[in-house]
Amino acid sequence: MTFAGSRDMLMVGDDFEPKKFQATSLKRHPHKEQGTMTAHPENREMLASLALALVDQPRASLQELARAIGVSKATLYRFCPTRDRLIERLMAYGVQVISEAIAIAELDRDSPIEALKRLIENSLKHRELILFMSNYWEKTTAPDLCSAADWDTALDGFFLRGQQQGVFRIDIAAPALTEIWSSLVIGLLEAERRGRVARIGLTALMETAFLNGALAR
Amino acid sequence: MTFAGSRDMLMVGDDFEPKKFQATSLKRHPHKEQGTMTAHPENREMLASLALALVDQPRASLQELARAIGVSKATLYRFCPTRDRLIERLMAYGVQVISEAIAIAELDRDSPIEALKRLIENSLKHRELILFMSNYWEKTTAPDLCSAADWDTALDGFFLRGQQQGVFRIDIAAPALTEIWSSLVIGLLEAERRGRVARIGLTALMETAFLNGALAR
DNA sequence: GTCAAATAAATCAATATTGCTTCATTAGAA
DNA sequence: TTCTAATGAAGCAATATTGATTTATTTGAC
Repeated sequence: MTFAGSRDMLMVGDDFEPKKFQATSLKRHPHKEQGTMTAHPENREMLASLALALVDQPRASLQELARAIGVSKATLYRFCPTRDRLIERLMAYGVQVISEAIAIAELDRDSPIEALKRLIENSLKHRELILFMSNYWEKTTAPDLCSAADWDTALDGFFLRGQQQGVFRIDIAAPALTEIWSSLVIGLLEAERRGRVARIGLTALMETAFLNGALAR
Repeated sequence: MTFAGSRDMLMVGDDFEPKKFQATSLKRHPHKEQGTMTAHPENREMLASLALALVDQPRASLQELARAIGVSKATLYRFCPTRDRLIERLMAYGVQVISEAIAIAELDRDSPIEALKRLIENSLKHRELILFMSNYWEKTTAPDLCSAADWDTALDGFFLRGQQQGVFRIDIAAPALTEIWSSLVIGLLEAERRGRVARIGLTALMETAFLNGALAR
């Protein structure tokens, strides 16, 4: 079930774990945000924590957000002066990361099944961003990003090819397969976050659930 | 894909459709909210619209919320004076409605497959509330509701019985089946909301996706 | 230890939101 | 029509949030 209450297993920067982020050389010039395309490694965990915090508490004030990731309000401010900017930044970063994950998966190479496995593996490395994007996508005015993120197209095409090869069933339209797929990825990631499913078997679980379904054979 | 942008198909009270809600006999006493257990029919669509609006724009001010459902700030205030109260009310209403839906499904009766079909049918009647609850459950302090809403338990038990009868596969734990199931329901409801899948075949789609998976047979 | 960079804490004006009220207008039933 | 309940619009004080700054403290490299 999706609504359930235990606490975050995946949480990176919660109240109990006030990690110290080393916002890389932001210096004294708050508005000189470095290009999102080259997020410094030290900032990545901050971005990841922020993504999770924003998913958990969409209505949190910046003060609360800062607390949630174990950082002072001022540091968060220097990292990103306004909430809008922060969300833009996270979104841009997420788009970049996920697009890359899809690209690396080489969905065209060998069997669709193998390609799908690679896609899972690559996706699971960015749980926080996936959850963030699944929650904030529609609420974001991302003019330039929208075009960049035609994952729907990419995945629809992938599933269509799989259907043409006789691998995927054809009584479900390719876009619907895409939706089923992403529902499972996102839903099970959230389930993992709530401790309802183990992190260990997650890849296999997604695979089986998506490919074979729940019926005994 | 879950992140995608077209507009709400299922939207009840959007900007373009400023339905006039007849908040039933709230009279001049804003704080005399009638018991949530007996939500008047006229209020139900307001609750449904509010649920959707809150899902779409969690950070909307009450003013914006009112606009979103085509109602004045004052009317929303009379319907529910504070945001917390509103969310409590929606949550209580949702818990009641969903619990009822599960009860009506009679998960114990005849074959698990048939029971599952009934569960889908009953659930789809409350799309808005399901989406609302899936978004707000963890963020809500619902002391009394938590106990009332042991759907996890109910569904876990259902799937376990199905496994014992040899219907559901046993290499996936029952709670994981519950999570897969709810992931599909919620994810595909959102996909429908975004216009990615048609409303018509939704029941069959969920059923096939969950039971049989994506592989061709 | 010293020094510089990064951060936390506190402050503050500007702005937004909230909770609540008043009043004019509208919609609906008698 | 007439009367009344319900609504919409506007306004208002209390409060919260934001965006920005200043100062003190901590951290880490050297």
